[in-house]
Amino acid sequence: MSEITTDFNDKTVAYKQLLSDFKALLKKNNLKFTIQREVILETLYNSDEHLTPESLHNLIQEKFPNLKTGIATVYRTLSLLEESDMVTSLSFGAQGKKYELGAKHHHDHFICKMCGSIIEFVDEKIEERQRKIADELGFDMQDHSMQIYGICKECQKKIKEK
Amino acid sequence: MSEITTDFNDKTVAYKQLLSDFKALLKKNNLKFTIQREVILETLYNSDEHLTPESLHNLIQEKFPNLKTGIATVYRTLSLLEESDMVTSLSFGAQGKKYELGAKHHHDHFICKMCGSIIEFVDEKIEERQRKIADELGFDMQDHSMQIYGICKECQKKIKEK
DNA sequence: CTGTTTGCAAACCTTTTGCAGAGCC
DNA sequence: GGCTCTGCAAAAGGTTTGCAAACAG
Repeated sequence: MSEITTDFNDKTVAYKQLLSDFKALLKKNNLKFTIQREVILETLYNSDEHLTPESLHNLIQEKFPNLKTGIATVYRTLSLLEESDMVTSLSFGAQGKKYELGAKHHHDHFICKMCGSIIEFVDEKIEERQRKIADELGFDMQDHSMQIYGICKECQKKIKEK
Repeated sequence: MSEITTDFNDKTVAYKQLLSDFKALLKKNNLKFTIQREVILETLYNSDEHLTPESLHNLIQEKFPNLKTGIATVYRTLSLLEESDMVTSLSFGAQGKKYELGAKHHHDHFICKMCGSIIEFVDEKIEERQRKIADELGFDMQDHSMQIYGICKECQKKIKEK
């Protein structure tokens, strides 16, 4: 427990930082630090995926069955976190938003139409260009989502082999 | 009415093409061509904006007050058009999708998280960069979709005024 | 004619809100 | 102790569905 370079401890350190940011935010706005708010932050932190309010609520009910956390509290806390820029949300399909901790890096996606595989990538030149365009339009850019659809290398081979 | 280079006639020609594509699609699937379906296609065509089902429905009621078009029909037709790739949709805020005709030129989107407004843009440098990255990964790029989320100029003003 | 489509209204689902009691500071 | 926060349930959106009558082919 003395190594500070392990993943475990990195994660712990990062989470402690996040939690203390959260507490500071609450204090600043005269809001109270409750077990529900902590559990929501922690569950978001421990998930690698974008979560819907519902899936987040389910996760919490699984992990903390004793604590009866209401879905309304999940919504209220997510709104609070989003307003404070601690989480970002993306709108997806027919209905619903998905949330993730804002601290995480964003990335773009290649999606293969044949096999459905997703390749993540980040291109600094595109990012830079996006910032520039947003700037020119006076748009305060917070997040972005980019998907490129096509056929991946492996599937192209499969097609040729036929 | 003989010039074929005016906007009006270009638009007419393009719309006729669209309409005949739509009719072909319907016929192919043993579906019927109804006045409601035509009115929905036409109204989408004549609008420059991304429309929610509700705003599309309102537009139709304004323009064709005699025809009592139900909101359910708007939803049903939009789903049909989307499945057939004649329109594309974008999800924006907490709830709701916005639709536009797919036939229009390719573009990317800024989406304001506060007011839901959508600003279209195209940046050749980004397009070029996408092609290059796809190439490096051996990915056969066919299509892409990009959304940048944030706060638009107008909503930033509103925030400051508070 | 026959089977599809429509408008209406009810049903659905996700998100928000009002309220009385519980909990933080 | 005062004020906020919570769970619950009801309300409020937006979207979908069931059905009888209208309509296209």
